[in-house]
Amino acid sequence: MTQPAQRPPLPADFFDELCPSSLLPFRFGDTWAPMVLRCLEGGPRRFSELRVPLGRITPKVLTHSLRGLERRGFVSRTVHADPKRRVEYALTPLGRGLLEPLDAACRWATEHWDELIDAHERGAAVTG
Amino acid sequence: MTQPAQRPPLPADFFDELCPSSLLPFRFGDTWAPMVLRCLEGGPRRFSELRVPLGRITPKVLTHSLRGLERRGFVSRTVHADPKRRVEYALTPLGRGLLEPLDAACRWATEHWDELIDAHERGAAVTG
DNA sequence: CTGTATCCTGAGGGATACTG
DNA sequence: CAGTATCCCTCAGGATACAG
Repeated sequence: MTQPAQRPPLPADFFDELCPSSLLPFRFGDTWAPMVLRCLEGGPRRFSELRVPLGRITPKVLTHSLRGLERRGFVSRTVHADPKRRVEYALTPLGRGLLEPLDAACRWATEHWDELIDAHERGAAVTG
Repeated sequence: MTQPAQRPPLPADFFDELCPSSLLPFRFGDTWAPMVLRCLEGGPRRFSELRVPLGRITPKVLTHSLRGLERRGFVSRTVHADPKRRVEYALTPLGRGLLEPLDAACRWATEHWDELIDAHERGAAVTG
């Protein structure tokens, strides 16, 4: 149970295929929270495992995001008695439940992606 | 068609019965955007009509929120040839569509309200 | 490996006052 | 009526460096 995870690591381009949530008209928690939640969808992950798919995130910001998710009860933090100071983050049942409306919102955005982009570009043109 | 709206005005406590979205773990647009969208759900509204249910909002912030929603294509702004400089804001089809995932998210939050509050208070207690 | 500690910047948002 | 114009303040978030 306290063995290191044997799940495949998350690739550095994990989010290239997903809806770029930074462009969406809504946010779940802070900027990185939705992506962190998605990274944890497949099971617990370590701090350093999360940094890979998130690319540009700095440790301070990742810590901040994780603390926020922990404080709200969406993510649990477990320190294992391990020579390597292994810490694992996992979705709580509440956090897993949050993925449902998040997915619904992302699905909607994907379906209306062209309209969203069109409006955004026309709006930007008008605004300057 | 260009007659003043005869819909009942929105009450000042319009949001007292609704899920206080400022406490939710997600946001659609800026802080006030979800509430603005809900205010427009029943039909077009004027600038001053929107200020009532939104209570503490200042005109600058409301303008900012409306401009953002307009730029993204969720809300339309119509200036009527009227002695009173009447301006009406209305949901676009895209904006009305956005209400669907927003409602789904709010429904989820309502269903898990106790857990959300519990976690929030326990988290606040731990953090200090 | 898992974070803290500083420093910095911009944007969001509130208060107040003023305008066509 | 429908906004602007200013001022101000906080906080998210990035860069960099350092620590247990």
